[in-house]
Amino acid sequence: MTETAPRPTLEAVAARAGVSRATVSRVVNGGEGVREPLVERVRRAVEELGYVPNQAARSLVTKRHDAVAVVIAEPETRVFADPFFALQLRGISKELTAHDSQLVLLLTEGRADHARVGRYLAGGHVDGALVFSLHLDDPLPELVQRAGVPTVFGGRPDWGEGNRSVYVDSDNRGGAREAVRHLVGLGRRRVAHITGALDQTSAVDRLDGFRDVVVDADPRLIAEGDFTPAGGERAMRLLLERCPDLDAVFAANDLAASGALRVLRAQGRRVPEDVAVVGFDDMLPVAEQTDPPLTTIRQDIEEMGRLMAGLLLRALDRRGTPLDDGPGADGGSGVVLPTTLVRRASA
Amino acid sequence: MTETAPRPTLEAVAARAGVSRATVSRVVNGGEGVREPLVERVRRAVEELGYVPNQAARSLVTKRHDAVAVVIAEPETRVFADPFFALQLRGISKELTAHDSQLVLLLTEGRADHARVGRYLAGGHVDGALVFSLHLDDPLPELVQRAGVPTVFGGRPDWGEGNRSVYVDSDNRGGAREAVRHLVGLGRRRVAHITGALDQTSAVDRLDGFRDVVVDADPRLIAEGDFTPAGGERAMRLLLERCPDLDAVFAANDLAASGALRVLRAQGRRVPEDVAVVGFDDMLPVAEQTDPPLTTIRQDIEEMGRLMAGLLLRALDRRGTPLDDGPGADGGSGVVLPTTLVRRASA
DNA sequence: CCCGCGCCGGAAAGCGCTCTCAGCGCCATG
DNA sequence: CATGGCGCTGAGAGCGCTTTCCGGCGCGGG
Repeated sequence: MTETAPRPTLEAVAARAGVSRATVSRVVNGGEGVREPLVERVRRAVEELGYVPNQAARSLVTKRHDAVAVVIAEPETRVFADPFFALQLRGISKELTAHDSQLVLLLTEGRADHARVGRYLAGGHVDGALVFSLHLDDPLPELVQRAGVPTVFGGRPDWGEGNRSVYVDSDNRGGAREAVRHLVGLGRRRVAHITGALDQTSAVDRLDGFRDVVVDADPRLIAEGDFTPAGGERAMRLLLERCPDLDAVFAANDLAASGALRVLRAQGRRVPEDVAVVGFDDMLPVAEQTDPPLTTIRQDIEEMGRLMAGLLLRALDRRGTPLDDGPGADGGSGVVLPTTLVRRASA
Repeated sequence: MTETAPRPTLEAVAARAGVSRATVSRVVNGGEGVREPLVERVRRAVEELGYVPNQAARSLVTKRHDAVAVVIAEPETRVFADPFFALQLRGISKELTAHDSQLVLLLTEGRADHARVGRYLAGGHVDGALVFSLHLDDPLPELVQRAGVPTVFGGRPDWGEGNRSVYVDSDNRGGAREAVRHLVGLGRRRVAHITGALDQTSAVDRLDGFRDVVVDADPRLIAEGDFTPAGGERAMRLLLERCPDLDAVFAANDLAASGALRVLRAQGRRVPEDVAVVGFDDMLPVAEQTDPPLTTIRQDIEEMGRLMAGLLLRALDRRGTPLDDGPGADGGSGVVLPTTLVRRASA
């Protein structure tokens, strides 16, 4: 608002406290090895002057930034028509805050932006990066790899096991299995599956989970969706047409399930009496709002975010030890979070 | 991942190009006053070495950071059980990116965090701040004010007209008027209103808009909600009890409307035949998913974000001119974005 | 042919901070 | 009483960059 008043410097504090800059610096950074009376005097000077250290100057010499980049690719932001985004970010933020780190958000808009992100990461503005890259052909992983910035991925990257990378993911496959088992446990015999966008590992994993339970699934019982309500509708219509006798549907996410629900209702099928439906994600505003409320697989999104940040920070703390040492043997490692079945009315 | 290789410095580039550091600096920052052959040589050296300027060192001398803080208070993140958040951020990000600025996200978790945010802003890490502070008693505005950081608010701050502050807001009052007029135009005579959380100006403004149209509204036709589905349900029940003859409801947002819809259906009222319902926000995953799909007031969230960022950046560019000069005379100014009615099935 | 003006490029002074290193005073010891 | 050692403080050297201030060079006019 008003003119930015010149901030007091270390020098000023030192002068006021009648000590050297070095001493002030020591006090400000933990006060080791400075005697009490001096500490007190410095503290007071800091207080009185309203001194706040200049981060730029500090970074210049320490080479730490206490900042972490969160990179989210454009396609994701569309998926973030759900609270996924906010929750994840919140978890990350909490963890970073606890470690006095800042969150720098990098949203990318298509290919052109990748160069920008690469430059930014390579520019050494941040200590590490959290990357959400759920698409198979995404150049982002490659990019951060080259930038040489310690990175943790959100969601299992698609590259082979050989590649060393750290990631946090939900137990998509296990969750899917649980969903389908629940359906089967209900006595359903013709369980269909609406997949997610199959260029994302989460969708592939959920499909795999489905297949784990419905071994030799009738291929006509599997329809490709894209995680959207519209895609869910399309898939459901196709499914109904191909297999009018289906008695259950496992949709790759709640959004798709909501679309399926609408088609089912429109075609006069009762849920769950005629067709039982299970979703995935437990995104509240959707799952609770559908009619009937959706039985679904919950994943703890916020915890995922927190974990990602935690993993990165820990790696950063013990720099030198490469990040990719960890539970997962020698080549990258992943942390997979459990999912739980939430029973509502739809199955 | 691997050890962070030491980045090349200006010095290194200069050596390689056979010029002085100053010349390299000039070329890197726009290349004014350096002759073509030299420019070319420097460019090549930069390329070959993969030089990226060190932002910390640069900030230290320029006092610019090319970064803007986005401050979002915890209560908001709850509201962000909708895509509001993501969209807003996306708009902001786009604008900032176009101006080569970074987005630093500050999520606050309750009071304790305010000090942290204050310190951060005062610390001169960013050039300006975008603050979302929708609550009447929020200390955030006060805080950024004191930090002396140029700021643009998202949503009209609650303080009086006398206060100078820049903000961007939706035309909540106008939108509300339009919603209610639509209902009245449909021939509805007993229009009720479910308010939002009245400690937010948006809720107050929407209520005011309602009153603008329904002058001398029966106070029993107004029930306080809190922008949540649960609150909407409660309010709807209360309303039905007090005024069984109501024939329309304007809910302060879509979430509340969805709750109201459920209660209406449960009590056997047909929508829109018996009771017409209009929401606010047009948050797609909710508004399109309800049964029947919700007629609502749309606001362009992304544009709001873009505008906020644009306003701030422009102010930053012409530093010296205080931010609070602008269309709104001498004491702060606000930009209010129009809203539009989206007709679906509920009214 | 020489001088002056203008433009180009280099030298150098920091920006605010951290951190090493040396020095000083004090206590414990011989 | 002298000496070694240790703990605390201060001086100073940069971190990598921008930017001001000049010196030097090339050109046109006298």
